[in-house]
Amino acid sequence: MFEYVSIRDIARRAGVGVSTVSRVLNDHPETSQQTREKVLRIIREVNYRPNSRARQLVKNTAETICFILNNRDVINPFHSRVLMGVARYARTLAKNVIFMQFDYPPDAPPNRLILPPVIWERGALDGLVIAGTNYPNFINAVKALRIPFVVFGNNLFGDLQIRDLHSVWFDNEGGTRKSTEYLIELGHQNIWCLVDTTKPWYRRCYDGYCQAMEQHQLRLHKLDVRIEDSPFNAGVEGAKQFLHLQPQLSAIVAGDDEIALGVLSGLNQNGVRVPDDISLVGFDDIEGLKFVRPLLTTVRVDKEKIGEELAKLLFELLQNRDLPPVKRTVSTELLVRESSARPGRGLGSNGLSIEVVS
Amino acid sequence: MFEYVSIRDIARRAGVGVSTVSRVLNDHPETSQQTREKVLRIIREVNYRPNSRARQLVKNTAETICFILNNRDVINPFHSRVLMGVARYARTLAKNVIFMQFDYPPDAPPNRLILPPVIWERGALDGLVIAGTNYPNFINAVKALRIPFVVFGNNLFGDLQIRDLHSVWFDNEGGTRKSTEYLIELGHQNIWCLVDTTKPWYRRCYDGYCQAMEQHQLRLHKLDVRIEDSPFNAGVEGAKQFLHLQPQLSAIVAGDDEIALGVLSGLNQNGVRVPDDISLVGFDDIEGLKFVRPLLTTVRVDKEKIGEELAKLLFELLQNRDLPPVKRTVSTELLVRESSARPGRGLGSNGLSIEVVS
DNA sequence: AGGGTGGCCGGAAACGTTACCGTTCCTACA
DNA sequence: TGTAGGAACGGTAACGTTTCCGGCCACCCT
Repeated sequence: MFEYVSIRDIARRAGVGVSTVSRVLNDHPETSQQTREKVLRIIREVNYRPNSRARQLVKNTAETICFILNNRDVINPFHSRVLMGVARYARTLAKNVIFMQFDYPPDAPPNRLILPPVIWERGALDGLVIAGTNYPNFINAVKALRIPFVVFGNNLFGDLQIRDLHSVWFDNEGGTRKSTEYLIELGHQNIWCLVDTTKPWYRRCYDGYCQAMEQHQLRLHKLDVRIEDSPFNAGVEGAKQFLHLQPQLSAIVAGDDEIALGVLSGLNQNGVRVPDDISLVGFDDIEGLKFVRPLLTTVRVDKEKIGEELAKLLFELLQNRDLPPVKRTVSTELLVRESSARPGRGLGSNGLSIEVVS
Repeated sequence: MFEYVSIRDIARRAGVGVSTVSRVLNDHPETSQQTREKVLRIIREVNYRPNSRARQLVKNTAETICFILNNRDVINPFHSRVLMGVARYARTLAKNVIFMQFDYPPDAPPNRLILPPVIWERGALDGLVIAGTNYPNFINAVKALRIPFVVFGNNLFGDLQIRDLHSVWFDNEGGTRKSTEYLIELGHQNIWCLVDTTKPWYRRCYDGYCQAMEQHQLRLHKLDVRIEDSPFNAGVEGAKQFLHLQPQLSAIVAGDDEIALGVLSGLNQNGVRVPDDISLVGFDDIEGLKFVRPLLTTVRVDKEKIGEELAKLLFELLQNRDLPPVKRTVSTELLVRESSARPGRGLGSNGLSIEVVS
């Protein structure tokens, strides 16, 4: 068996008291250089490793936060990058990050929600980063436990009082405004927005689109679809509808990259070329973009930065529990690539016979 | 301030001893129904939440494992799925998973490697899942700490004694053998393998390819490139070389999907059509495949299953520290999609003027 | 009626640390 | 020379549990 060596063993072997060893370990100044070196030597000799559990118990801290990814069955590239940002920032502070995936029904009352033990019990956690898709009941349940937490705001449903939360967002609205404005500057006028306005995040995209369009006194065009599991397929379907109904449109603003890639695929299948015939912009700058041509013009979201900001805000909150609620927004950046150009021939204006393939 | 209620408070309020409360909490049978109910009532009333740190201290267990992702600056979709599998399995056992990203130099001696505190200290962890790209020094350093661990084998460098490790692999070799055999059955003869044999995992792909080819007495063709950061670009470059040098080849086996997509892109740029002119197969079945046409024929690796097996093996090891080292392999599955077909015209046999575009 | 048995329960040690408090001893200054 | 003060350090309580051990009581058997 592996002999367990504790601080008491060190003290005995060094001929000092346990408190002296503790002082050496924690770099307290009240130790003489001599005993300090003696203790350190013994520690190295016997390969002593302090027990963090015991320290945490007496110091009443876990040195650990939890990144909880709610209601996502696959960790998509977006959230895995956010996690990465959280983990990286936490590591600079020598804190640990517990990763946990969790599903809950949106309609269960907060007091009936069975939270994971690591959250519900005391002491395992100092704080919580709430990511994934979320509803008020979970947030309120966590709030009731009085665990410091921050939430990733963009995928939040329901009417929470954001002003009562510590949250980090990326600028969905501003980003889409920028990309729409860019299309307008290119000379496009008949610009359509493909979104699902039942989802708050797409809704914010649409708002950004509207702002840009209205500022230039252009007519709003919205194709509002229901996106359940596959944004890509929704994009393909959307493309078909555009082909049927809107032969005169010249640019499309998609709610996110995956929708945009679906649109691209749907257009290609029907012989419409991007950006020659139609311009297309997405949102997010997901990893998979690099595999498809033309390279999609999109709005970059710095996912690791979001994670970093989430972690930073949480640790600030842990330092000062009375930190007033704050909503922080990570800005976005327009990435002009190959899927956008000056207005082309548009749909159907080139004698193209439009047929929808299944 | 939030009043902290401990097991002693419960005992006092219920008029029983602390050990009785503990027994109730841990479902020990030696309690009468009556006191049991009384204690539970009080617990609910005062909203008592047990302190897991204290329990862990006395029970000498952390109920926590760590998933450490080494030497990867972005958590790629592959590993994030593996993490997902680990987390999911751990949750069924009510264990926590600490996620950590870590970089280390491959050439530092094990005893000089500075491990993250959570690993180096005692008590924070019960065991370790080692993922990412790894070298012997790290494995040996962990071994020296006598922490139970399992390693994800495929991205392992160096000459470790695998027979001394608990490891989980996916079947690189068998998968590529299957995909190559499939191409042979389609009627292909001039099949090239695009890999980087300095990487063990690609090397295993190549071995699988060789097995299939040799079994059918076909000549081996290898394009061996150095892949540093972008497999996709390596694929694009590879495609160019094929165009220059090998006009007669009719099918390509790529070391992984990202290389394959690069090849696809490179071929497309030069007017070569897949699968009409050339058949192409990849490996991994990465997420991004769904965005490109033709849909890539590939070998599916169940990444969550790998995570699940890693976690399962680790918990078996925690149950029984004397579990003899075992290497477990997760099988793979050929996914026939659109990028493969009966031999076509091949490169250059159709009067196509081959020019390499930059 | 006396002793054995088993159910139920309370007290206290233990887990490995940190932090507080008190003691010793040495130095510096009046 | 006496004393104040500070440096260095040891003992011990505390953190909140679990577990062991022993005690009490009711019941049953002989």
